[in-house]
Amino acid sequence: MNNSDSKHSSPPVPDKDTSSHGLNDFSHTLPIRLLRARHAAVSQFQPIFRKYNVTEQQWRVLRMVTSASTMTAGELSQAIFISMPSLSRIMQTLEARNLIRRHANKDDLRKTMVSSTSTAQAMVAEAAIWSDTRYSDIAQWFGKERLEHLQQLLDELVQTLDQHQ
Amino acid sequence: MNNSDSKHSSPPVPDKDTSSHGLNDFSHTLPIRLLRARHAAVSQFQPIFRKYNVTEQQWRVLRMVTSASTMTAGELSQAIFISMPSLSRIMQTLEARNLIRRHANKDDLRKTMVSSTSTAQAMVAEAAIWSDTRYSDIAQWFGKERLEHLQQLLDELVQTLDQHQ
DNA sequence: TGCTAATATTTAACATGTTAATTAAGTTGG
DNA sequence: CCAACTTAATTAACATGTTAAATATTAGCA
Repeated sequence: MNNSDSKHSSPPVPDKDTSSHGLNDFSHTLPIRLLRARHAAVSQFQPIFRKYNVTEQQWRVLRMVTSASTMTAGELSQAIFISMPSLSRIMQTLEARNLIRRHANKDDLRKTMVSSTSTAQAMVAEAAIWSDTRYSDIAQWFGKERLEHLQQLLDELVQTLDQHQ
Repeated sequence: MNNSDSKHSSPPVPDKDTSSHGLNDFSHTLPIRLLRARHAAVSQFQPIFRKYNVTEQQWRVLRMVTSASTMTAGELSQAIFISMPSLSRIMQTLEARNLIRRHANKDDLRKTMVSSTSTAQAMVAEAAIWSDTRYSDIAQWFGKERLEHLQQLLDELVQTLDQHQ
């Protein structure tokens, strides 16, 4: 199996992409483009994650919970687009680090209310300045109009794809 | 710290987002939007993954390797945006399932050449029809022009962010 | 009331993402 | 020729993504 094919050695074969609508170049599909873009965007805020020794996902939790003061785990999950199983684990580590608190909802014991501690609030408040500046930078580099347009297109794409699901 | 604020109890506090440039609503940040969009896009191709019992990432590998006939692991990693450590593990499982082959590059023994087996080629060929149709569907639903514009904006965003890194 | 179905969250198992360390092979300059 | 540096790939350790199953609680209804 190792040498059976080694004879017809046509030169390294450049690329046999044959798609007709120009959307399908592999390495340039829509999902990969979105992945690259997200990676580039997130990496802009890497200094915050390093500074506070949190992951991007942990930071999403902290920001959201701090900005909403208190919410159920389910609401949090939907808001920051982290699945309940992942969120469950993340909350464990954040609670162990005293950055969030969890307690049952008295009206419905199935629900868990999540809130941020003062430590987390201080972290988020401090980072918010830096983060806002970064967002402004991005808007300036890329063009505020263009950035808003891009975000609108993204929302509309989600809407379109969800409809046809 | 738990009850010090509980007195000015404005009703459940809707949202205290105070950003000025409208980009920063939490749960609607650029990274989360990109994440949602990617999720929606990828889920359109879920039937393929289920049919062949592969993950999205494994499918990226198979499509890319099949379309390029052979390439180094490093090239593959860059093309489909999967880190070398992840790719290394993915290739192990795909090789165990006889969907890819790996062998050392004679000119540089550090490099690993990756190629797809005829089994994988058959899978990809069969799925390509379905996949192309899906892409066409998306282009039609969303608008071909608009979709191409979106993809261009994504590429430009990456370029802009990389420059200012 | 009591049984069944639906909800909210957690746990389990496995695949991938991420950073750092390791291994092996090539490159360079003395 | 060889020690020091660089590159390509893998391994290790831990966090997250994903699907399915388990748990606990509530809602619906005969």
